[in-house]
Amino acid sequence: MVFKSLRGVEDLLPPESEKFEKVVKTFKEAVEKAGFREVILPIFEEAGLFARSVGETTDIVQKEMYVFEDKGGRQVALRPEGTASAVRAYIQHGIYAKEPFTKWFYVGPMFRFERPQAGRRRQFFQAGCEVFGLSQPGADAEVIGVAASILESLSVEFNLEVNSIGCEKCRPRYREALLEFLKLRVEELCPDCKGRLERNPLRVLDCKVETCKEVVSEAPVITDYLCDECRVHFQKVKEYLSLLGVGFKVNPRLVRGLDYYTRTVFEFKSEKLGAQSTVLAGGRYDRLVSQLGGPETPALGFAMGIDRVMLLLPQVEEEREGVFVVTAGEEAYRKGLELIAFLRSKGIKAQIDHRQGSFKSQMKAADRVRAKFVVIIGEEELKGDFLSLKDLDTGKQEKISGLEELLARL
RNA sequence: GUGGGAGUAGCUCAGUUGGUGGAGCGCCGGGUUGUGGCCCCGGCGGUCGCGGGUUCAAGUCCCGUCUCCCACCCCA
Repeated sequence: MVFKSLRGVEDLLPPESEKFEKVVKTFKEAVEKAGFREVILPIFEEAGLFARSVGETTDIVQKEMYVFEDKGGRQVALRPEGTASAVRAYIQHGIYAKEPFTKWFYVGPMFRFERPQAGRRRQFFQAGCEVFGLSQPGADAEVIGVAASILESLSVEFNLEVNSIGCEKCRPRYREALLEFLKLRVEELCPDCKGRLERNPLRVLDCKVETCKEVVSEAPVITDYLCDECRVHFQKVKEYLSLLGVGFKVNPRLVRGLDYYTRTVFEFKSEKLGAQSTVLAGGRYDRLVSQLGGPETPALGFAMGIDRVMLLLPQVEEEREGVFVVTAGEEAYRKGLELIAFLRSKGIKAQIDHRQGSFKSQMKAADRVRAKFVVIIGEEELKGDFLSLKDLDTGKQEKISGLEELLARL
């Protein structure tokens, strides 16, 4: 019996693992500069937390969540996203009473039971940010700006779309208007959308079926239905974004799949990703903290799909680095062992070939691990009390008298 | 959950009407008594995804199943 990783669950081996770390590192540097601090949150939670925050009727909760009963009889879920846990932690630890506003970030695996596809795995990785306690439009613009800076640092090209989906005051009005419009043209909608009409008519705006798109293109848009406060808020967000030099497009048909969003929503998309084109997305969720039992607290955030970003990173050729020690015979090998320990203590990457094969095979190994230099210790070197140093880029080789000189040459 | 395509060496793939499974790359060794990349030669390496069926005989035909890829759906 040979074991394989489960469907949609992948190992990240070098160099993919290094790509992963690069994305995480870039993300952290960008958000830490903006004052975000890391929270390390549990990978599983009480299942009810996600039902209440993400939405009872969403596919994530109804079909895609890994739910199981633990040995204490609790209904437990592997987290399908990060915001619910962050909000839970924010409330649980009374953070609202300790800080005027809070900026958190998190990185880690998420789980959804879906059919695997390009850019979609059952275990996938997100890096996300959350801001609590700020209702001002400047916060929206800043968060979107931070998100843009992450992708820019990674040289990932994107299109940014923003929209406002209003608040609980104005959204119902729009919902009514949309519903009224769609009902007149029900027979033109796809079967899926006919179902959405009942559950969540806003999602019809998202449909990819051509006939639905045509209907939607004539449908009323939410931006015409915003209440005064939401309209002013959205206007300010757009102004500040321009001020910050963040390029964006207003997409009045942009909606989000999670129930907790209010007002500002945004999506960073790439054209190079196939069907799963969203690389980073988020929005404001002013009602969520109170919905989960905390005090009225405005909040917003976003999550980035690390796996999807990785697909967009340009391939870079590995540069040669460090030293590879080639030896002949036991005595030379012993000197080699001492040498790599010495070099490492000086902060230099150093390796040796323990197999003690031919010079040729050791040289091959040095090339294979992309070493920059080879230090040769053989009979001649032992006899003459020197080291040979070969530069694998230039192919030039020279005699080195001692460790001091070696360090100076590296 | 639905639909299409695909599983043969570590990787990428070829394999004729069913008749003892190949190449390239990689790895190891040699050509070079102590020198990588290029070239030449040799070697290691296979339950042909798994299970069943048809057949004298199955990588090849049939059924089932698992996995991968792509799309729907969903979403970061």
